[in-house]
Amino acid sequence: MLQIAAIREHKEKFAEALKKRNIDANPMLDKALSIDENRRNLQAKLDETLAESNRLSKQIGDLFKSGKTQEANELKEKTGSLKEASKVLSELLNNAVEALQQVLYTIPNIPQDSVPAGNSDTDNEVVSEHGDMPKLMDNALPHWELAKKFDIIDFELGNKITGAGFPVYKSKGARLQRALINYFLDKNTEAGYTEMQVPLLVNEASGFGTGQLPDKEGQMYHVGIDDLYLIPTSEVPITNIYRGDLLDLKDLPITMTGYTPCFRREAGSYGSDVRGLNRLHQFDKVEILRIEHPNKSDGALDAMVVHVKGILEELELPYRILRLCGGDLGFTSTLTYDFEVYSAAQEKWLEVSSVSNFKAFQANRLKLRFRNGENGTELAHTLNGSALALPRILASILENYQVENYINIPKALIPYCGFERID
RNA sequence: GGAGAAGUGGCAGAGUGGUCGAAUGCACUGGUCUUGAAAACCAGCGAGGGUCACACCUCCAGGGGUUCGAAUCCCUUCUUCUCCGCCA
Repeated sequence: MLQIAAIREHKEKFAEALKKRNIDANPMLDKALSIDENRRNLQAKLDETLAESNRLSKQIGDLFKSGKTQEANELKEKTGSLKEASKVLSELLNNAVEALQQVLYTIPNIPQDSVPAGNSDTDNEVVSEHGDMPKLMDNALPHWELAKKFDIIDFELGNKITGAGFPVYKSKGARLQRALINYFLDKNTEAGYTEMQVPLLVNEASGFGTGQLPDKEGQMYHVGIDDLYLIPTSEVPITNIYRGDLLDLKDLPITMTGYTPCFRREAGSYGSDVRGLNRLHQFDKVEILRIEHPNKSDGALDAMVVHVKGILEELELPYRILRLCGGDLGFTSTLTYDFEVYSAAQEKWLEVSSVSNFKAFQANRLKLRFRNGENGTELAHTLNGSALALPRILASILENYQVENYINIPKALIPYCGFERID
């Protein structure tokens, strides 16, 4: 959520930047500003009446204490109209605050200068490509067939137990998955991220805090009886650890990592996008998160990109880095780099990480602030990224590392797997 | 799930109808002292709204109510603790 004070100051600049998202933000911004003006007027009026009634109450107290009951009772009569007025005003004020909130919820974050304009993922800017394309044998198989051939992932079993998009990992497939989780967590903690284990169900306040609600309500599984949501990413519970907190300057930066399964309804997805492991309703992901001083968040984003690169290079997977265009940029982000690995048998680039700087957008919703060491408090900046999402890494390992009768395990993972090949 | 108790500032902990945004201690910040540090002493020290700045308003778990006036009384939700039950 943007800060209304910032909109007051930079309206033109914001509207200009939001064009990159292909939206004309002027109507929304104007609406927010006019509601805000009204809000402040109402606040001033309400304050006045409350001040007056506070004065009267104090007088009445004094009069009672000095035994002037008669006069006190006379004053009491006067308070009735003030009470009435403040009731009306505070109702109007609440409405205004609510209305402002509603408008602000609909305005996405401001893209940074470096974000290219564009409509869709085809307009994303390829920043760099790394690694060599694997040369597969002629009869190379896509990962869903490899999974069947070596009996390591069973999609039908998942259908039986739950439904499409909930695969069952078996034997070496399960072990490889667990190896990846441990490997990622180790890489992240070595880089200074503190490991967290968090709940997989979150309440509404947490969903609002990180911005999944109200924008993406339909994308989350909702447990109605207890009014809880299954997390679509560990970003939600991990970031919400600090919801409402006021940190000291010296607490920053805060860096965390966590492994969780993630649950996404993925309504509206279809075709080859959802084939095999490409898009699932439940998948594993290891996430890294940072809470940063506003001056440091740009550098932090770069550091996260370098970190993720390091992991992909150690896994020896060909990958490329994209800078998302305005049209593809997430609602809450100011700048996002996507990492895609090449999955050689299906000849597809698969997104395995998305690293974003949210600046103060989430923090404003979260009320996540720090004492800036000068005159007061300031919203912190939040960032997060995948390091990494499991299924597509798994898919590309299976496909890229396949040879005639077995699949090799990347060197870095052998100690974690306890075997060198899947056969 | 049942029965009790409790939720106050970063933490601990006073405060049961007006003088309480809230004692005190710790922590923190600045200063004195010291070669330096510690200790001691002095001063400051919650947040949000609002204002050029003041004034002023709001906040004592969340929501609602009683009252001229609520941290304090009532209702309700949530959370924590103790005991009982159930249980990985």
